[in-house]
Amino acid sequence: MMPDKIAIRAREIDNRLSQLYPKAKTALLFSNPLELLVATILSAQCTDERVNQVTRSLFKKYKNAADYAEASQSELEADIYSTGFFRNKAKSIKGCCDTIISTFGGKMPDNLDDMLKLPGVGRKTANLVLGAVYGIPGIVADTHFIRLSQRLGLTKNTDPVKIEFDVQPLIPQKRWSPFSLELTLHGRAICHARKPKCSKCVLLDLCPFSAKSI
DNA sequence: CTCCCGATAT
DNA sequence: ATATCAGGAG
Repeated sequence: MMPDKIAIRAREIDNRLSQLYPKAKTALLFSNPLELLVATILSAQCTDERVNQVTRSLFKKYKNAADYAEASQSELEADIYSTGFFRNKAKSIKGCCDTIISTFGGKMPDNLDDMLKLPGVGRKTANLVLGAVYGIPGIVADTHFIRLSQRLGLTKNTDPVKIEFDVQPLIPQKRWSPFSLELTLHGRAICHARKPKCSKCVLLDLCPFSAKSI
């Protein structure tokens, strides 16, 4: 398929999904940039619902970077236990807060390069936080985005960074963040990893994958 | 590539 | 029993 055809299809996909999920916003609950960073770290291989359940009490206990930095590793592990990967996540959160304090003077980094210096923060987490808090455009290549962009024929790559760069030229920069969330929401609601509901999908006629799965 | 890892759906 | 959930590091 010609690249320009893909771009036209990508725009149509964005148009339809933006109608289906109007004013889509992240389901993660937060009231400041640090809280969103923590919630996003916790969301790895875990549902947003469970993350919110954990952060509701977590954010009452830990108000700033120093609170996490000064907490013991084992106590923080216990506080986030049910999100899974609790040792890695506790270490990442504490490491982020250490770096925020020592390297960034207690302020949250507000650009991609600085955000990626935080331990446990990769491009997916960084782009999500930057987009939601600072309005900085970025493709959030999470597990849903990767699966749907592959099924929809927007990329043939499997590497998240390559997928990010494959999709960028297909969508206006202003739409990168909303488009990412649309694919994620559609992945949760319809285009499941295991048993996609192709018959209920508004993208049916645009999707190469649907032809094979019906 | 493997490992980290609990909760839930199938 | 097994796959999957807004991943990242070694």
